[in-house]
Amino acid sequence: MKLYNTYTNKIEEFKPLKEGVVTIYYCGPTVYNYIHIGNARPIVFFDTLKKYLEFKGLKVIMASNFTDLNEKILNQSKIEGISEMEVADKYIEAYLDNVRAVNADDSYIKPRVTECIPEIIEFIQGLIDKGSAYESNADVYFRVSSVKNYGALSNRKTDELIQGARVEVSDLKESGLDFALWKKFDEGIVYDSPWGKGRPGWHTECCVMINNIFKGLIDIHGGGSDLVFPHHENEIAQNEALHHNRLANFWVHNARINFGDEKMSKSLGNVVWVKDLTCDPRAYRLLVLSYPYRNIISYTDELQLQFSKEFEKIRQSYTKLFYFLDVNDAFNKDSKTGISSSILDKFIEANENDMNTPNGVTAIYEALKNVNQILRSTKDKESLSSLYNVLTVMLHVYGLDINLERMGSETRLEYDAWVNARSTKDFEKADYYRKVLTDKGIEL
RNA sequence: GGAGCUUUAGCCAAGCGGUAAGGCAAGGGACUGCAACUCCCUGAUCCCCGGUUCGAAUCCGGGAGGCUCCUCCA
Repeated sequence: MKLYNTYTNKIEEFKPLKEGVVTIYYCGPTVYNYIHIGNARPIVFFDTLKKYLEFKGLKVIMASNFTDLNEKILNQSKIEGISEMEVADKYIEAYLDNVRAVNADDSYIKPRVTECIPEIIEFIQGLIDKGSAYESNADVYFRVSSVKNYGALSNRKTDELIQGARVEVSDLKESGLDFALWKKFDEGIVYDSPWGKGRPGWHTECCVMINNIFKGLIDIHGGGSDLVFPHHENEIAQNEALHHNRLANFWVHNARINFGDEKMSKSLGNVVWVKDLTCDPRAYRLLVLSYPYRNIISYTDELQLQFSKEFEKIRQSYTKLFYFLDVNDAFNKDSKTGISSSILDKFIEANENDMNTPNGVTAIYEALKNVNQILRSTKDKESLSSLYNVLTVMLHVYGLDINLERMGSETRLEYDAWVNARSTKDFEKADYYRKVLTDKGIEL
């Protein structure tokens, strides 16, 4: 399949480093608050990517970290009057609730910063030993001039960065470009190190975690596009210095979600929290996947409403199809027709093309349209069954699973009674049974 | 100042050199015991100007909008 690689700025043919296995890491949250719908975009995207790769028969090993040590967490602990660890635990739990809410697989590997301090210290010491880092007044900084390709990921030149007035100037650093690996700290949770008590810098943790978990170059490193610089650039610099590789073969970044035309931010008061979404979270997921992952989405309530309606249509048609097959005992896993396989081909083609999920969604619509047409005309069971099969697969890959259970014998009798009542035009009775059935969640 | 992205019907959006997917909204029809759903029909020459080509929304050059990043930020 093809994927856009931020490192080369090109769409490239993606091949796993090891045949049959794909390793993915994407930057997770700093757990000091709830997440908003923009924060959830990478969750949805990388979950979808994972499910698609699995659909292709690949084994996917995915990891995403929790930054559970950070000044924001310390601040939040003061606001809430609880410890830093309690803050972190609370928002990790909330985050995972949201992961499950958007129907993403939560079984990925979840390293926490506080669980890899010894390895981080070791990593930093390794950089010092190689001359790529230096201690300065109990802080440790990375010496950017020690690596050649700094700026390769984000297309920046070091001399331009130095000229830019926005690089922080500090007496502690040899160069404005240098960034902190370890910071002297004496409040809240602190750790002993060869350089005194302190905390690790943000950019080191991901490197260390990746090395811990995957032991070397991984296939895909992901995250939001605003992490490209400096975070991911700095990760690469550190890893190049110590391990002589760029950490990941493919760097994949998703674009942000704006609220209308504005950046979603607390100060503007336009944040939409995942936990407060009033729509079916799968409708949010449908919205996200209806856009190319590298395009900014301008979210509005109206837009979400549109996709809520759309998801409801998907749900209804799929449900109707399911019960039709159920009643007629026409499920057949082997069903295959020209139309269903051609739709599946389109779906695959879309995803092969740099995860073009908008076109994948279109394939789902096409399948549903066929279902509706057949249901109101020939009711051909073979076609319906085959469409059901491909729909189920496509919906699963996009995390839009609609889980239904087959009717039990009692329900089946009620269903027959409803059909009978309708045919004898006993509408009172028909309405009664319809209500019985809809109360059980069965859409007719 | 630097880097990247983007401009397609009322709105959202695909398209990656061969003659404009899909969705929403709107209008017209059909189906229907009721309700919901569903089905059919109706719409754009692609920001502007040049160029390359038998042929361009698609490639190149120029111009004009919009956005993002360069600072903690998914």
